[in-house]
Amino acid sequence: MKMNPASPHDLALAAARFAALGSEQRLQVLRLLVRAGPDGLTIGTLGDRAGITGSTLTHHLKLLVAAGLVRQQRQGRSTICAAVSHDAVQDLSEFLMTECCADAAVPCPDHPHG
Amino acid sequence: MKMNPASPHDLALAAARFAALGSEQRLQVLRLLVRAGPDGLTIGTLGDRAGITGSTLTHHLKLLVAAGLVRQQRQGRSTICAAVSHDAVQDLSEFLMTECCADAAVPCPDHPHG
DNA sequence: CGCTCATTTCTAGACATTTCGAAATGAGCT
DNA sequence: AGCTCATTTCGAAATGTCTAGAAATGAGCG
Repeated sequence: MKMNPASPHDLALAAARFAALGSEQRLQVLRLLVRAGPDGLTIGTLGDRAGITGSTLTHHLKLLVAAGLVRQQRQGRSTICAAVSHDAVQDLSEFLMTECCADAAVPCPDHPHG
Repeated sequence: MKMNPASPHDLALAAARFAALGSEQRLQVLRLLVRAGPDGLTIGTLGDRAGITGSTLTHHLKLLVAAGLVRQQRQGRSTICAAVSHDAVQDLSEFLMTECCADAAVPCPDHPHG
């Protein structure tokens, strides 16, 4: 049984997802995919635009896919990558904020959230 | 001249900020601080609750502070830590989404954002 | 099947992170 | 100053990440 990958309530999963975003190259790759929209890009194009060699790119994409931030799909000889969810990062934000001020003496003073 | 640390339009800075969140221990620390609210926690208490030794905690906190996610302030013999901004992560999300679908043939089809 | 293109796996060196104990520093207190 | 508590720095070992070249795999095509 697996949890919805878009809403990680598991510390390790959330950390893995943040870590996947915590590399300049992967962040650039993901941004290229976000820019490209739902049609995505082939790995080759992605590598050209980002200036990353094939094997390195494969390595990074594996992390992004495992983190649930990118989906892949073979189309002929190429593999097409696309950014997964447009709320993926916002969901991570929720993971941090859901219990905001739960331990505080005064509950949630001056910062609106909700 | 420096950019507002809550809104990184710089790839390296955004990646560093994500990376700061991409560790189970640091994420746990930050969540404890978010729970604690604006009053924050001393490093000692933080270490007790998270089960992390002093020197390790100092190391992680340095990263979180450098990323602009935690602020520190000495109070007597203790150092008090508090989560910085409640939009910090949302700002990171913006960094990713601002140019959403900019390169797409069809602009922004079925995913609302704004 | 043999050829070619696109991607992946393998391997490896370089570099960074993580973690912690021991020693050093800073801050209050008497 | 001397004492004590809280935090930081130092040193070091273990582990993990990053990067890429070379070889292997998969997919279409004639």
